[in-house]
Amino acid sequence: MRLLVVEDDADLARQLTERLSAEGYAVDRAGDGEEGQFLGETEPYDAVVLDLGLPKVDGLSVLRAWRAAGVATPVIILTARGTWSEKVQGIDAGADDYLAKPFNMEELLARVRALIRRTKGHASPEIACGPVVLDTRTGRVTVDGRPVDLTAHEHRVLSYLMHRKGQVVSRTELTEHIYAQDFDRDSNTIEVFVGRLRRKLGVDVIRTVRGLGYRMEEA
Amino acid sequence: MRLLVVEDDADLARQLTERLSAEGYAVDRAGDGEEGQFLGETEPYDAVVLDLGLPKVDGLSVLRAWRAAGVATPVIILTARGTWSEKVQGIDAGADDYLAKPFNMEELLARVRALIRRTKGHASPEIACGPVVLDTRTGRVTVDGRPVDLTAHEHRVLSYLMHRKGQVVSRTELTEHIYAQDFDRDSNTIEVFVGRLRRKLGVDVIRTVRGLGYRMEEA
DNA sequence: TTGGAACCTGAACGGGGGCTGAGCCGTGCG
DNA sequence: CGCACGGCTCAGCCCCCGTTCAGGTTCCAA
Repeated sequence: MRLLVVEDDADLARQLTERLSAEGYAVDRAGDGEEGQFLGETEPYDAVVLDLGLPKVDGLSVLRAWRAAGVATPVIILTARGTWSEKVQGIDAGADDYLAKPFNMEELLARVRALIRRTKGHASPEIACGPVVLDTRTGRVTVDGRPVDLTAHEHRVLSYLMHRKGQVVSRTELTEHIYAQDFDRDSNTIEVFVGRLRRKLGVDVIRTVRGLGYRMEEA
Repeated sequence: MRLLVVEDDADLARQLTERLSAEGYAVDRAGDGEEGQFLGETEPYDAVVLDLGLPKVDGLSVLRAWRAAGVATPVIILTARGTWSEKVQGIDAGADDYLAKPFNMEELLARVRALIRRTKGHASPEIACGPVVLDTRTGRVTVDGRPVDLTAHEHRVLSYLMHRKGQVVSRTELTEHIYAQDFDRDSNTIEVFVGRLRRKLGVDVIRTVRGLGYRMEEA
């Protein structure tokens, strides 16, 4: 999953990026509203963490601009403590969740997970494809209840496929959601990861749709 | 389904063509308004993605020319950010949808899908012909709920037939909508695909109308 | 009934998309 | 410093898929 963090406070931004990366997300960062708005309109993020107090263009304007432009990416806004009016405005402007600063990092992580899950259309925190089960809270993957060890990138690939199970996911789409901003287009890394996943999982749940991409089997 | 992309920015044009092809469309590209207008009037596209800022002839003129010439192909226009007047003029000129640049690729894909569905007269994202069901979002085909594996070209043929269910579709029409610009006319590939489809589907829903073409049964 | 046109189908083939094993490189850790 | 490991690249192989062709079957007109 690929995230955008729009935060001007360098310290907080670093903390967020590090922690979210450690959780296995591909994270892009924007330091002001202008950059944030541009990235949010251009790149296909799975969720955005948006601070409301920003240089150049403030967060609310960014959010409104996105929604006006039809960008439906789920957004969590960060507001200074106690500024209730901001929260309300944020929700009105199309935010999906909000968090008051200073916030608890674990809570943010939980909310991000839940948000991505909801917007991909999964009610439960566990996603299952046949015997393969992904627990979105712990990030743990099991096959028939038996845990499977995956590397960071293997996990990202599988996780994205499972969140979109039943649909064909093209190689380019996978690449875009798995790597942060700079990535190489001409390479077969995706195929390599899929190959390793298939071997590690030991079950035939990742179907290749020749010429189009990959699809996780529904049942 | 066959699409036309009219876009002068080489980078963006390549991105669009690649992605749309990966989604299973046959894509033609025009680099300026003149070429675009010609192709749009000549070839039978199922949808057009039209940039408004173009060399030689600008997008709005192209669109007006098409509509004046009776070309009813659905058109999505791409406008530079914030130029509201262009959007309004675009709609007035006969555009069916518009998107502000920079745009989100996933959103464009969704709009293209929806547009094609609407113009072929289907309200729901699922099209059914008896036991055969096509989900236009996932591209999945089922017979009596049982999924059927199709190759890319088989899928295109079936998809086009189903979008025009109940109507007779000639071999040449099929060929034109399934292949991009350069294709061979003298060949029996269509017959082969129809044959394979009939076998894979296992149901008699594709009727041949001797001398005219094929028809998907309504009920 | 017969001939021919339209259509179907099985087999074969050639190219290219996809898979994989091996090896390289950078990084983190003992 | 060296080792292990994860990420990435590359080359070669395999096999799927699109296409063609030949021969068979069905339909229609005369």
